Amino acid sequence: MRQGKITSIDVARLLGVSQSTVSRAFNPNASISDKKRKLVIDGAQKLGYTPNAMARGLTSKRSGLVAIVSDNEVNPIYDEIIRKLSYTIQAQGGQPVLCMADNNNMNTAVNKAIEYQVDGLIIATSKISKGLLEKCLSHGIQLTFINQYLEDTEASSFCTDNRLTGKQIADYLVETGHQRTAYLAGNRGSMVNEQRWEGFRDRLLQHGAPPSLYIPGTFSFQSGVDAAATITQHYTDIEAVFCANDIIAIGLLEGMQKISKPQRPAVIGVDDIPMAAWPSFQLTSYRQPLDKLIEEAIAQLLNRIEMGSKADLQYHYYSGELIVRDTA
Amino acid sequence: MRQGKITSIDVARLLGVSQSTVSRAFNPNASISDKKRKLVIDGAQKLGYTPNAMARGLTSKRSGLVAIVSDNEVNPIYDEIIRKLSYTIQAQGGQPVLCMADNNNMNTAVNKAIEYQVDGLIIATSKISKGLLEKCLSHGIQLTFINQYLEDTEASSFCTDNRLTGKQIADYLVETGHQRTAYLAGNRGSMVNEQRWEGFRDRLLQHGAPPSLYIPGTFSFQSGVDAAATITQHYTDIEAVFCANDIIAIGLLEGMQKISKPQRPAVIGVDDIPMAAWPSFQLTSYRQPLDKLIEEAIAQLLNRIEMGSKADLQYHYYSGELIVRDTA
DNA sequence: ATGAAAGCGCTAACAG
DNA sequence: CTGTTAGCGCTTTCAT
Repeated sequence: MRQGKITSIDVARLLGVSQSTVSRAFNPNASISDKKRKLVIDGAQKLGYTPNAMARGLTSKRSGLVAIVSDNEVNPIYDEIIRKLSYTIQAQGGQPVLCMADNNNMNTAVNKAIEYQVDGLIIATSKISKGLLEKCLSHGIQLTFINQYLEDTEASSFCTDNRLTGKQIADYLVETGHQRTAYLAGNRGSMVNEQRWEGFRDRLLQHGAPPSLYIPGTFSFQSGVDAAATITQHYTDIEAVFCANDIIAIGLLEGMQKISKPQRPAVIGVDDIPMAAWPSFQLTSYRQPLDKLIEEAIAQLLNRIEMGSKADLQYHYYSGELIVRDTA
Repeated sequence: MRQGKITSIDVARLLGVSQSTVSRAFNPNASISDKKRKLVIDGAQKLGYTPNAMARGLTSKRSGLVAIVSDNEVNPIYDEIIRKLSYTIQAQGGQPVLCMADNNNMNTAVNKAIEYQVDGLIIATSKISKGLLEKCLSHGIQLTFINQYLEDTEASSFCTDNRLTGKQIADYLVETGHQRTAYLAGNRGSMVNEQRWEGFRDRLLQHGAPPSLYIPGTFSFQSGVDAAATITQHYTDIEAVFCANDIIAIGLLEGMQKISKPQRPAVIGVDDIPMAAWPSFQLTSYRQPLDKLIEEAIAQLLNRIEMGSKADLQYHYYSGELIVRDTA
């Protein structure tokens, strides 16, 4: 049954100390003797006292909440990012809050987060407007992008180096003797898509390879399947296809099932989702260093929150590694 | 730049009304004239005022926060559940908070949620102890399980009817002429696993079919792969395999690639994850009515929170449907 | 190092 | 319907 909530006053009364002393006992860098702190912590334990984070937030101007902003697109790598973000925020002492929205309700979702006085926003979607971000900033909320960035926004950005990714894949394909290549694109305009393409295209030119073919598409399985038809019908001379991510790549592989393996072009994806390693696909894929990237992104964000320091308006780049399997 | 926060007092002063009037304007069921409400809302808009949810929570004894408790296991269906939960909580006016933990830090994670005065816990993991749940209850937190339940806990449970699932699959297999069957199990002791097995086993007996073979395993891809070896080596007479979920089923299919299709047993999974529909698998799978289940679970939870009513200590069962593809 | 006192921004009686 | 008055449970000066 709902017990009449136990407050710091109850603990104080029990121990014959002031309420402030109880408060201090729970605050790591408050000046209080070790002896008193132990006394209070023990007493609190006995009463089943838990500090009230809302009250703390109200006075301290720091909620400890960090919002994870994501969209509703289905992609295993997004889920992995959310998982890791959440886990890391918790591990580093923050409390993750979720803003899962599409274009329509992103405003509502983020405004709600503002109401809850979140200290920081960690943005893992491109579906958020500059205006909304400005509003967050005006409320003193710290901003960090993951694999994203909106220019001239007071934020930090932690990204896989997508241009480098494209370059490394170009290098690999050239080294392994491929000349005529295609890039199977994700959504036009998304930073990830453009940069992977640019790195890939430019490096191939540097190598003196023929210009790569840009095949428009979206970040979806179906887009890969569709491209399979396009390629087999119109571009039979393509020797290798770099796909903007693994979901597209697997769609492509699935679409090319009728073609005998030796006839198929080489295929490379990005993200190294679990399915890439499944026997049916054995997809060669570029793996992002997600653990490191996310750990450092969160550490920096929480540090900025604590210090009240400004974001650096910079990209923090991370390079991954190519996991070579059967498809290339 | 961080603007000195605008409070309801600022709005009140601007408009020459009382602070309570401002408060009421933002509270849907407060008695205030439409005229005043509009006045206030407009004024607030002009100043860029946003109500402070922490302060509201402190006085109203209702935070509006709902914690989603999940574990760290990788399974697309879990991600889908988290997504849908989050989306639905937001849509129905709550703010989702995340407790993503494994056995080790579940306590920390949930205690943190308690500090934040979450109104409800929505539990989508079996890795939570009775003791911890009791603590939540003692803090007046409402509990709802998804596809789970701990007996004698003051909570509600919204589940796919797993016994029925097993039965329906038994029916289907018998109807389609299969006699010798196996059940490829998930983690022993998990409610989902046991119930699917019980329903399947019992119904087969009712049909007069030979007893089904229980093959132990876990809810993992590898478990399916391993079982493929077991089956092909020791149980070549098995005509159909019911897998505790799709991940296992796909692992099984992958493990059986060497066997020609006509030689393979029929395979059925549960969850209908996106990969089940991929051309390489075309896995027949039982789809849970997740949208409905989650929508009603959240509606009921938020209603209990609002009404302060008790949980019903009941299972709310939902039946799904078999999506027939190539494997059975 | 500790206590007393003053709020944080809001909701909830209580009057009128 | 609206204004006035108390707090909610904590952190933070300010004294001591």
